[in-house]
Amino acid sequence: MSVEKKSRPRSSTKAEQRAEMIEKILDAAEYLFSRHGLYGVTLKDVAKYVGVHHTLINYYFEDKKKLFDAVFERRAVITSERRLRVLKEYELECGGKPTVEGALRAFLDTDLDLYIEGGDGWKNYAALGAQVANTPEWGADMMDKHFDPVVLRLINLLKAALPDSAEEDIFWGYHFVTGALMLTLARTGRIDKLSGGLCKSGDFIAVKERMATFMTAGFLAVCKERSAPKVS
Amino acid sequence: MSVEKKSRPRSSTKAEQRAEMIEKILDAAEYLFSRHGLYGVTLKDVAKYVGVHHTLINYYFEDKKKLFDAVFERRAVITSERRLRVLKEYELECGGKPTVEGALRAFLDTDLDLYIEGGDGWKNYAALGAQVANTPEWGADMMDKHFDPVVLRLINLLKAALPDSAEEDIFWGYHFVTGALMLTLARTGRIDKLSGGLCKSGDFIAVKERMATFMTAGFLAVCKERSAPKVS
DNA sequence: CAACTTATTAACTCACTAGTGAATTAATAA
DNA sequence: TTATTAATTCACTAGTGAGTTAATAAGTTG
Repeated sequence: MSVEKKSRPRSSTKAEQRAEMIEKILDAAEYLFSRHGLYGVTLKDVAKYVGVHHTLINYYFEDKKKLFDAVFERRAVITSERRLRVLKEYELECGGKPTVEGALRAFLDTDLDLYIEGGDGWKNYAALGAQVANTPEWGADMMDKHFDPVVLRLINLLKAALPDSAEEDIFWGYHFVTGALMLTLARTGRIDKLSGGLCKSGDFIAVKERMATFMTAGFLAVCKERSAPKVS
Repeated sequence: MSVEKKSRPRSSTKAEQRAEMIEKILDAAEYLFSRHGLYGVTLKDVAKYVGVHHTLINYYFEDKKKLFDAVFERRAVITSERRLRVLKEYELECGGKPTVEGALRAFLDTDLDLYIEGGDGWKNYAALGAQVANTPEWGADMMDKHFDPVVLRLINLLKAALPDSAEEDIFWGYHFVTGALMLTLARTGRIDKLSGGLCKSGDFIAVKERMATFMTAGFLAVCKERSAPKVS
């Protein structure tokens, strides 16, 4: 019986339990919100999914919106910092001469890898992000808040890679990129049916294989055409 | 006082009133749903917006989901048929030799024109469509139901324009196109802030000027790279 | 104008939601 | 072991949501 009780308690201390429960709630909420949206999920739904009483959600999270924010923030900071780091590395690496493809790969592939390797939690978060990105009211603000630094860094690289192009073209190009990325992350299953099963919604590897190439060509075409417009 | 009462009552017969009210309700619902989503809007919200008692919504529309479907369907059939017609015209016109850009313009520009010229109602519908497209549960089904014919027609044109390419590349390319289009239609305001006001979310003309060019180049790049992979 | 039909509202039901505060149980520390 | 604190549930409250049914108003038709 002369076990623990000393300074450091063994496993499953209260603090640990707390942390675990919070994670469980966040996971459940992440899953449900990603499928039904903020208003399509009740606190009871979340509690039921975790297997606890619904008031426990209020105990850990002030209110519903705070829970939603916490869900989003948990992984947003991770992917944001990760991409920021990779973009910075690329900036150094390219010695002041970035390419469109290099910049896009640092941005896109880094993110896609996370969803490819990260398991279900990350996939659910991705789908949630896709919803938020397409939500006019508060969605854009959430995106701004968490992703502006990364995105502006990418934009600057693209500007450097395309020095003669109009800024608008860069911004619109980026807009197309996010749109395509967000629909990918949403994994709606539409492409599955459309292609008769040939393509799978959740196949981020297939997307990674094509997306940077596709988008790079798009940028180059728009910037070329518009800096030296073609004759009709 | 010897007014009307004759066979044909002047304006505003009951049937007309009915039709007008239904339109008013649909417009209000369209606006609200496009901003807050299906679950973010109550029938009371809609009724209040129109200025009628909330049970009137139940009178005209069986239930909330039916109202939502009616809102979506109203314009979906119009844009769907319109694009189908233009794609068919292009098919004839190109004499069996479609180009990627030609096909994409028939698809994209035709749609964008509608939102450019169609007024607020069409813009709201567009934003609603963007939300639906990114909604996993029932969203993809709604898209399938209304847009499969048009989309498959576009896909066939693209296949004909890129006869040596893998089908998957075409489908993923189309996927990128819709993603970009949907985020455009969502008009979240994000690009406005990001670009410091240089670009405007609702500026579909700017999108139209760039999108087909951008996407065409993307298709060509992916299909070229992958039918004859580059040496690294 | 009387009978009928349609549009609209009022009153109400039933299910459910978020959130509170007290009670209970389990863990931890003195 | 006892007092304290944290985790969890219970019992409620106040409010909202969708939808039903009945009543009323307005319009239409024979």
